[in-house]
Amino acid sequence: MPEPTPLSSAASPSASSTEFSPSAFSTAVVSWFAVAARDLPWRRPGFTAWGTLVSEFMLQQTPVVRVVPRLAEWLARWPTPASLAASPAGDAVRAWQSLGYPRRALNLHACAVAITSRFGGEVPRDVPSLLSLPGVGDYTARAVAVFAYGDRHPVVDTNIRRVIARAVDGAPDAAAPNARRDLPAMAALLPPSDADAARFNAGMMELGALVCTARAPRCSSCPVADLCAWRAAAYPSAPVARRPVQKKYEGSDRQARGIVLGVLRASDDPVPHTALAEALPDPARLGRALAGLLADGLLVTPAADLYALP
DNA sequence: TGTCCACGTCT
DNA sequence: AAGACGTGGAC
Repeated sequence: MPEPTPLSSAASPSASSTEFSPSAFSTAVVSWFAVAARDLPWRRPGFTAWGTLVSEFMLQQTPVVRVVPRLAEWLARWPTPASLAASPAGDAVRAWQSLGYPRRALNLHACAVAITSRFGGEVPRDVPSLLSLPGVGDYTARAVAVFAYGDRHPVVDTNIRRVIARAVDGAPDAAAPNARRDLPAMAALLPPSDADAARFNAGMMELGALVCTARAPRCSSCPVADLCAWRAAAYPSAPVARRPVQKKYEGSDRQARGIVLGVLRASDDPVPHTALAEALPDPARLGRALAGLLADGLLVTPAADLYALP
């Protein structure tokens, strides 16, 4: 729930009569971002488009603090798409370590292959080409175009959807994701210049991650508190629309996949079925995990009774 | 101690 | 289009 609400300033005469101003809003976010931004390596000058693609891939499902060390190792080893394309996909899965969702490692390797074969080794710059890469969706494609190439596009992640829902729409939380609505909503807020648009995209993500958080927004530290429609409306509360709870991980097939992959990652050589059965004694669960990983391309069987990373 | 939660893409 | 997909930190 929001902090105790000093509504005195929001209750000023202008608050309800003034229309929402995108330029005032974006200016406040960009100014705040210049001061409050975290030191994220892929936003430092000199970062390559490949580095941005790798970082955004890792960030698809994983918090910044866990990504940073993996990213440095990854780029030291594979500084270009061609270098990764020349390695086996299994090496990418190993280097992914415990970032989670290992199919992202496989997709990133497939991106390296596609970039090398279809784009002359250069990460493409236009959004449709980026979207054609495996594992690259609306978010990653535009994040690369904006942060690596400096072009002007709306980037929409879950944090930005929440900030817009609150500050612009006066709602407690974002509705279900919908690109046909979310992308234009963000586009309508973008400042005119490419450089400011990039800062605004990054600033909105940081604002949602650090200040306008899902459960305990820090409104007293918010650079747009005075412009926020949700705050002006005295924080109407949500009719608690809880999303369906995630299934229990313990004992799940999901966990089983992780266990199998952990064994394979730890071994330089293909492992026999008995080694997997030792780590995962439930034969039915092991069978489902192996079938799933095989279907996803995260597992190969180089010989009868042997299992390995691709 | 555990249960809940976040995260983007694909199908 | 609802659900699968992994992990580690918050509560």
